[in-house]
Order: sequence, then C-alpha cells, then structure tokens
Amino acid sequence: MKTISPKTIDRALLYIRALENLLKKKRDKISSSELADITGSSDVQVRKDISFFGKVGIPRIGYETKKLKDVLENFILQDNIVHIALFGVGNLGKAILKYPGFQTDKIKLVAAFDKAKNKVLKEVNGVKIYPVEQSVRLIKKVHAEIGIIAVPSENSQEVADIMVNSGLKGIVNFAPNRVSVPKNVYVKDIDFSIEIFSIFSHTQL
Amino acid sequence: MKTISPKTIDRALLYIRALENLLKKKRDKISSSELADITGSSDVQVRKDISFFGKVGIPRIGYETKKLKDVLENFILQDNIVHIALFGVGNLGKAILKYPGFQTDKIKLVAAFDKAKNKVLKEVNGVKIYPVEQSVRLIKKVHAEIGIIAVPSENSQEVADIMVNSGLKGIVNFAPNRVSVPKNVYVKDIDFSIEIFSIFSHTQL
DNA sequence: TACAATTCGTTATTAATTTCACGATTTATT
DNA sequence: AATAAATCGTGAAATTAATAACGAATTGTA
Ligand SMILES: NC(=O)c1ccc[n+]([C@@H]2O[C@H](COP(=O)([O-])OP(=O)(O)OC[C@H]3O[C@@H](n4cnc5c(N)ncnc54)[C@H](O)[C@@H]3O)[C@@H](O)[C@H]2O)c1
Ligand SMILES: NC(=O)c1ccc[n+]([C@@H]2O[C@H](COP(=O)([O-])OP(=O)(O)OC[C@H]3O[C@@H](n4cnc5c(N)ncnc54)[C@H](O)[C@@H]3O)[C@@H](O)[C@H]2O)c1
Repeated sequence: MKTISPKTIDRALLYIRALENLLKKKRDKISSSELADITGSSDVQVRKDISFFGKVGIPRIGYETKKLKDVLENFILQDNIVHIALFGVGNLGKAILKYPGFQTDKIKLVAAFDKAKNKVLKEVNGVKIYPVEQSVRLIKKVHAEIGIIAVPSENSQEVADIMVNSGLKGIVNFAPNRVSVPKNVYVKDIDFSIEIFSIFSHTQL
Repeated sequence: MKTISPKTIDRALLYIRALENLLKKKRDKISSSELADITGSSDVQVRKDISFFGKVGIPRIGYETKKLKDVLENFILQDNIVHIALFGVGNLGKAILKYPGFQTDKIKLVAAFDKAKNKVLKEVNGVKIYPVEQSVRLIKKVHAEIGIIAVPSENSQEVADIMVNSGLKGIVNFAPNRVSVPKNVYVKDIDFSIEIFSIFSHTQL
C-alpha cells in the first residue's frame, strides 16, 4: 500500500478549492491542464496526484467536477470540520477573528484566548474571547484540533505548552521563533519577515 | 559553478535570524547541532547548507557567530534593504502595517494603498495610505521591490497588474486565489485556510 | 466502420533534496 | 608524544519529487 506524499496533499487541497469554485460557476467538467492552470501546477502533476486516489477521470473528457471534488475530500478531509483555537487577540489575532475563511462549513474558529483582562469576555465576529486560565478546560470541551499562536515571541512557548496540554495536535505559529513540542504535535511556522526575505532572494537570482 | 538551492536559501534565512539572536545574547560561538535545534533542522543539514558558502567553521569548536552571520548575509541579502508596498488596508492590512517586523533595518514598509476613500491619507505606524491611482507612480519613486496583496480575492488580479506595471519583482499574495503575472515576477501565495487543512491532514496521518 | 483527436493513467527517467558514512582538523588530556 | 573527543566538511547513497514518454480509452467524424 503506497502512502500519499505531503506535497500531493497540499496540492490536492488547492484542487479541492478550485473545484468548489468551478462548481459554483456550474462547470461540471474540467481537464487536468485547466486545473493545472488554476492551481499553478502542470497537467502531468495534476494527473499524477489524482491517480493516487484511483481512476476518476474520463479519457477524452477530463474529470467530473463534483466527483473529483468528492473523491479528494473523502480521502483528505472526510466529513471532518476543523476546529481552531486562537491565542492572542492583538493586531494579527483580531484580523484572524474577522477572517471569513475561518468560519466556513469546513473550518470553525471556536475559541479565542488572551492574557489581557481588557480583551477578555468580548466577542468578535461571534467568537468569545476567554482568559487563558480557562483554555485547557475549554479546548478539551469544544474538541479543537488546531491552535494558532498569535502572541509575542516571548510568550509563544508558554502558549505552545498550553496547547499541548489541551490535546491540540497541530499548531500554526505566527511568532517569529520556534517552539518546542512533543513530536506527535505538528507545528507549522508562518514567518512574514522570512517570507519577504525569501521572495526578495528569489528575485535576485 | 554550483548554484544555491532555494531550500538552502530559506534555511539560511532562519540561520541568520538565529545568529542575530545569539549575538544579542553575546554568544560568540555556535555548533551546527545547536543551530539545528534552534532552527528545526539537523546538524548535517546545517553543515551541508553552510558548506555552500565556503569553509567558515572551525573543527572541534563550531562556527563563530558573527562571522557566520556575515558570510550568510553577504551572500543572501548583501546590504540591501527590502522595500515593501502594501495593497489593502483592511483587517489584515492594518495588522501588517502595525507589525514591527516590517519596520526594521533590513525591511521597510514604505507605502500602503487602498481603494476606499475613507482610509486614504491617514497614517498608520508612520506609513501613509495613498489612493490606488497614485500607486504606480509612487512605487517607482520609492523603488519598492516587493508587494503585498491584502485585498479581497475579487480585486487581487487588478492589484497584481498594478504591481507588475510598477516594476515590483516579488509579490506575497494573501488572497485565496492565484494571480497571473509575467514569469519574471515571483509570487508566493500564503493561504491561511489551506495551511489549516494541510496541518489537519498532517495530524491525521 | 475506420481514423483522427483528445485526454487520462502509468511506467520510466531525471532531478532535487536529505541522510549517511567517514575522513580531516583541532584541542584537551594523560 | 600519543590518544581521545568533538566538530567540521564532503562524496556517496538513499529518498522524495518532478518530468517525460507513451499506451489506453473515448468520442467525433469522414
Ligand atoms: N501584526 C502582524 O501583521 C504580524 C504578522 C506576522 C507575525 N506576527 C506575529 O504574531 C504575533 C502577534 O502579533 P500582533 O501584532 O497581533 O501583536 P500584539 O502585541 O498586537 O498582540 C499580542 C496579543 O497577545 C496577547 N498575549 C500575550 N501573551 C499571551 C498569552 N500567554 N496568552 C494569550 N494571549 C497572550 C496580548 O495580550 C496581546 O493581545 C507576534 O509574535 C508577531 O510577531 C504579527
Ligand atoms: N483577515 C485575515 O486574517 C486574513 C487572513 C488570511 C487571508 N486574508 C485575505 O486577505 C485579504 C484581505 O483580508 P481582510 O480581512 O483584510 O479584508 P478587508 O475586507 O478587511 O480589507 C480589504 C481592503 O482592501 C481594500 N481594497 C479593495 N480593493 C482594492 C484595490 N483594488 N486596491 C486597493 N485596496 C483595495 C478595501 O478597501 C479594504 O480596505 C482577503 O483576500 C482575505 O481573504 C485575510
């Protein structure tokens, strides 16, 4: 039994969203090359990725939009809804709370936490902000799976520790430093400054 | 002459920042394995990456913090300052304007643009918000290199076109769709929802 | 019905990246 | 001086990922 590669998963997520958009536009068929254009890939890559999930395409026609979306979603997301807990309701945290992309039928931001007393117990975009002291209990109660770190880097490790104790299995870390977690917890760092430098270096080549 | 790999560049940026932090703490020596721990890599990977830049290490000792930082910076950033232009001063754009990481001695956010009349001509964190109509002229004037797209996805392509016309060579796109640009312009998509799904998938494996 | 055109699916090939293995260098110690 | 310990540097091996090449399937058409 072959295992799916992480790169294939990430591209499949792009395919899924592209397919959703196509469905909204009532496009019921799509070819590998058009899907490649939309998602910034190549037709071969698209077919190769999809082949992992079985034979879903129709030669000479392409893929049925709905069917392909269902096949990909079934494997990658099943009917799971991803529940998110946010730590830090400052500049970035507030923007995240207001982000409609985190309140869809597939993703729900279920709780926010802040250390500052004056931010606590307010509600932003339907999400209540709780004091950090209640976080472990509340996260377990709402069964969140993913945590977002949007606190200053000085506090990122303490937040990561709380997340681990709460049973979160995945973390997005926006603070510009790494946090230590047990190796069964997956951390993805998103570092704006490093991204800028990386792009800049790219343009210098 | 070997060319440097993009992955090495991205890790080198992490090394540089780690070295800066070590210097602040007056640590003047560092081993590949400790640098690996800090940056989430492996000691071999660190040495292999650094070996691209020459023989900078001292056997039995490690690397001189200052020297290694200089060598890496010299290759990757020279003494360039990266100038950024931001499009879209909404929830995310405002957070970015207030982000201190974008006002350092290596990165400067030099201009912001918005379509909405009521946002224009205000100043956030020392950066003035201009009407989009003036963007091409202003960006050329201040010699920005990198643009940030923080507008709704319906408007991302028009912003990308402006960026290309202004001569920007790199773009960070936070809108959840791809934009078309000439192939000499480098675009990095940062898609929060896809990141969440990706992490979630990881935790399911 | 035969043939051309189109697009998928898959194996083979190539390229890129990471990991391994180990020699070389330096310093400390007996 | 010889030996041990630590750490760098690097070619080779292994792994992972991307690309190419091409057969198979389907449909439209002469
Ligand atoms: N603002 C941006 O656009 C931006 C971009 C990229 C990364 N970041 C990073 O994201 C993080 C947050 O940035 P920001 O601009 O929102 O900062 P901020 O100072 O505006 O907000 C930080 C918030 O975290 C809260 N906090 C502190 N310690 C906490 C804890 N232990 N538990 C819960 N809440 C806690 C504070 O009360 C505050 O509300 C920082 O690490 C920053 O470097 C910010
Ligand atoms: N809020 C978040 O945390 C978040 C996270 C990830 C991605 N995003 C994405 O970032 C983008 C911005 O999100 P937001 O929450 O800030 O939205 P927002 O609606 O709060 O702000 C959008 C801003 O863009 C301006 N704008 C629209 N068209 C423009 C144009 N052509 N030129 C210049 N300015 C223009 C609007 O006037 C508005 O001020 C969206 O694409 C969103 O999907 C947001």
